[in-house]
Amino acid sequence: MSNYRIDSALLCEAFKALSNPNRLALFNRLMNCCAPGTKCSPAAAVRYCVSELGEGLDIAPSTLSHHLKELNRAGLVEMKRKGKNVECWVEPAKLERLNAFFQSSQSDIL
Amino acid sequence: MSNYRIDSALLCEAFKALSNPNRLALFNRLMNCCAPGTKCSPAAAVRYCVSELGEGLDIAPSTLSHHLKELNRAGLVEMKRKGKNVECWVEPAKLERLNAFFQSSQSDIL
DNA sequence: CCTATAATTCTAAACATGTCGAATTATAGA
DNA sequence: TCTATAATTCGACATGTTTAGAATTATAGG
Repeated sequence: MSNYRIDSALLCEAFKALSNPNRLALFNRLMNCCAPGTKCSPAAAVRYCVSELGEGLDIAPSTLSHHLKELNRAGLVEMKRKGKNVECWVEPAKLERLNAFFQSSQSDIL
Repeated sequence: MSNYRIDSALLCEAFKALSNPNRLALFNRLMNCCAPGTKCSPAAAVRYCVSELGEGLDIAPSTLSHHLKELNRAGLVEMKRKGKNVECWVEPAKLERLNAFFQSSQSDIL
């Protein structure tokens, strides 16, 4: 309970990041990067570069960049430059933390 | 996949509703209404009325009412008038649907 | 019917967000 | 070094959100 404020603020930021349709679509694309039945692992996960992630979303590159920055700032998406591209991926641990919030109604995550 | 748009829109609305610190606090208070180790059930769940939920949040009654309306609109919180009060509670099924999003990275919820 | 309490609606103001286009930076390769 | 591609930053604008206060509705009880 000592970290009430911190955790609730972090959770809130995560939800805010996912509250936009375009960002939710981006995040979902990254979540679904693994083969069925397996969990994403940083080493094995398929990674998308920024422009690949934006395909079919019909938003300007600057908007795409902005949204990925928000997802990254919220701690939901990792990013790293690799040559001309910037690779994006989701750390499995992040999913588990969000999962925990809804899973246990008596959790003291907040 | 046929309900791609519908489901993603609903999810997005849920996240938007939880993206505000006050609403997240309200929702959390309702989630934590059950005894440890048990899941909320509509019949057994402790219900809070609007003013009880707002205690300690330091927001005006009109603001409180607005936020609960948003949570209700997003499908996260149920409300029903009982005398002078309006009772609020969380349906367990809603928690499970949100849970499912983060749980299975290969889900086709979107 | 009158009053007190609980909650909502309405209005308005301050603030935040989503979006694009133009300019800029980063990198690889000729 | 020059060019092409990928991505980001900046500036601006339209739209949406948060919030409080005043007015209004709903209900219970005398």
